[in-house]
Amino acid sequence: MSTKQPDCLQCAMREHSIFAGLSSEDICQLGMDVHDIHVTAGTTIYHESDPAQYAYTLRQGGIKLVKSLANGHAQIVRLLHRGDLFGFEGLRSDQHRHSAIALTGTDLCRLELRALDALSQRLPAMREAIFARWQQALQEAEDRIVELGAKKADARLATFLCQWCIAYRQQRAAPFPLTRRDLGEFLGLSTEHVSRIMADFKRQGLLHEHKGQIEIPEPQKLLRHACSDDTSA
Amino acid sequence: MSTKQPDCLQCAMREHSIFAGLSSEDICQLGMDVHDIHVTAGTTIYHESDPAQYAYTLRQGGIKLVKSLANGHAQIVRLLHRGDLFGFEGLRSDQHRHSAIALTGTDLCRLELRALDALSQRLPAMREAIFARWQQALQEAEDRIVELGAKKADARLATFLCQWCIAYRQQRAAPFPLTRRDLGEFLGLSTEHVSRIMADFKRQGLLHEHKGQIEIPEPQKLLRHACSDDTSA
DNA sequence: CGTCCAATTGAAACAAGTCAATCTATGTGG
DNA sequence: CCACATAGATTGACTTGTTTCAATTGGACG
Repeated sequence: MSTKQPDCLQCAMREHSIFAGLSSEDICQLGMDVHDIHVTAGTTIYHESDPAQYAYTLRQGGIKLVKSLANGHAQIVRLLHRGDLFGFEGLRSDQHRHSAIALTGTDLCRLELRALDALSQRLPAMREAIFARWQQALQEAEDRIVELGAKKADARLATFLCQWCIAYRQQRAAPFPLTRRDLGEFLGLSTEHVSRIMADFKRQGLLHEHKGQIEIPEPQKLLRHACSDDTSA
Repeated sequence: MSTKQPDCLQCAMREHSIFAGLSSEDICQLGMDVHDIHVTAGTTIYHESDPAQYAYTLRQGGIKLVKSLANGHAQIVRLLHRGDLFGFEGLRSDQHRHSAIALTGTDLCRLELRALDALSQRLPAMREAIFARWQQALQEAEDRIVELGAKKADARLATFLCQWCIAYRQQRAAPFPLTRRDLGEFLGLSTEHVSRIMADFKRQGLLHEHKGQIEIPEPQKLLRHACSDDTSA
């Protein structure tokens, strides 16, 4: 893990972060220790039930938030993309509620929770920004509940892959650092089952995969294939 | 649906609500139209994708928040207990994100979202209270993701029943207005499967049920029974 | 007493998980 | 450059978990 002092004013992320809308003076007077951090794939940034000291903004790379069960199963609670804020459950609780693990080499911006809390009291724009992310996380979590509770494996996988690609829609092929096991832990499936369904999709030309990238030629087709509960009477 | 003007100062819920910590003067100057509402079992309080106008505090009774899928399945996203605030996703979005349906006869306190938003700007205590509920909802949602993604039917049901009873721990037997179908829609299972597992639990004396009440003599035993993935080598 | 709806049960079909073997690609050290 | 070790992906055969469909039971209520 490497660390350095950043120049927040020049940050490319700035207008997509919780600091969006703050003036340059505000930024200069943050009075918070901010660190740029780089970690390699597989690094655990913090552990479930670690005392929470920092929140992070993901500047580049991929992160999974994981909860582990007594029975040996792990569940990925959330997957993070460029620009996402995480670890902020520490604003309300003393401990982190999941482990954060890098899927790829990753650039992070580390923020002190205590300072973040104080700032959000002082700067309404920041408070709103944090609130908005909290709310977005809830919405996504509720959508996941529906996916996990009401859909079958192939439909879950299809909608997930389509959403993933939408998040990278500017590119023809989306970077895809997830292993079959990651997919399984995210979707509540065994790695073998994920592998079989992926292989099916590929055989049917609904999906292509090379060297850590995927491409879905016709998302609608993939969704139709997997989600139709064929009540086509 | 019946409605009346309440006396908020006398409200038994007050110190458990988002108005906790406000002075009597604050309460008198809320400047918000508050209505006490009573609805009967089965009433839909609002529909998914209805324009959001109100949030509600549940004073008495039970509510389910439901999302419906194209394939005909419904998923209960959250179950609400006495004191819970709901409908507040309308603070951030124009529409409700789920339908709210009464499980029993229910007393509600209806709050105007616009006014609530304005008040939370003015009164830090209230802002914090709303924030806290949002955060609690996220935590619960993430726990549900783990349940749905990583556990089998009997374990899901067992942990749910135990948590339900803990919420009513003062009483020997907890009120239980959920049908087998409700349980299925909450846990992502068919009603028949729920019925079978419940019957099993009852046959083994892990669970008793009479007239809309349930009792779990030894919660640990029930959990042990259902959650042990018997890696007991 | 008959009606209605929820709960239960059984049998069969289907979905998903497990275990074990093989097949890759990739990287390592000789 | 090759032989080998490693980790992920794939596949097959089998087992277990869950749903579906259909029939039956049971209770609440007019």
